[in-house]
Amino acid sequence: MQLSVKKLVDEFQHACRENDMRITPQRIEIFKELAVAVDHPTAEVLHKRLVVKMPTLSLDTVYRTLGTFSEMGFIDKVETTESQAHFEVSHMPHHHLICEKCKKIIDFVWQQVDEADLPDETRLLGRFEKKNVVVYGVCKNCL
Amino acid sequence: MQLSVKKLVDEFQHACRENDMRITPQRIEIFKELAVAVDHPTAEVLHKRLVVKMPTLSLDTVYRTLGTFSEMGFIDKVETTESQAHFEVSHMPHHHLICEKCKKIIDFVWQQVDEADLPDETRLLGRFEKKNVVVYGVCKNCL
DNA sequence: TTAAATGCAAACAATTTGCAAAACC
DNA sequence: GGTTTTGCAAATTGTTTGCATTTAA
Repeated sequence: MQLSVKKLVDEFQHACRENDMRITPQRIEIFKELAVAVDHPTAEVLHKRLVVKMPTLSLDTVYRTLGTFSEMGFIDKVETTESQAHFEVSHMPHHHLICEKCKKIIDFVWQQVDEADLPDETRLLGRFEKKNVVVYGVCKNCL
Repeated sequence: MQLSVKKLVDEFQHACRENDMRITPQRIEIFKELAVAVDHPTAEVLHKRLVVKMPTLSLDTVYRTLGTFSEMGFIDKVETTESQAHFEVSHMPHHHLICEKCKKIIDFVWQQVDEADLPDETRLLGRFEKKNVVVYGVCKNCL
């Protein structure tokens, strides 16, 4: 786990250099915190976790940084019906279970869907590729 | 088309009575407007369309009403990564294509996924049922 | 040294809420 | 008539922006 985060951070720094993006302590910490997060935190939640270690970090830097990371494709916004955005570090294709009670977002993989072709009719509508499944229900803690 | 909207409105009124919800002109108009909408309007867009016919309708009534309808299960929020919520009248299971350029949301049906079982591992995580697929890409107008 | 990133404060956007008046049943 | 819903205004919440200062390269 430790190792894989280190690897992710290395990749991240490398990608920063490639994109002429400066590597700042704030960016590293924000990326790391999101990389180790098992939930799918909001900007505010991330900020709360980070100020403990980095007291001067401002919430707007978190927002700005998440926006930048997202544009770079290094993190993803999770699709929900909430107004607050949730984020995660991009990794292998996966999907989300959302508990309707506690709003927890849980990752799962579903190769069957990843490998399936979209219905033919959708070809006429444009070029669509990135499939994300959101499944609503109740998590085991809330059952 | 006309007929099916009328039918939906009838069902809606019936459901209002069943749920001890008062049938007000605002509620009927909001429901009707959403029922005929081919896009997936936000509260503000709906309000703009409605004030033409109902000049006294306030935006907060639209928000409140959409919230109530949503709780009743008569309409759904569409899952997106945007901050603004998009709505649609609930009908047969379907999924969404989202154009990354113009943000248009397009419905499509995908029985293969509707009928597929979730991966076994998800059973341990809770009880999840309502599958919604969101596919990102570029619509034909933006290609 | 110089352009980009940060922090602060203020602006903005989306949504919610308290309350008195109006409307439904 | 009693209770819910509305419209208004104001408050909240989530997010973005302008600008002077700091910092990475």
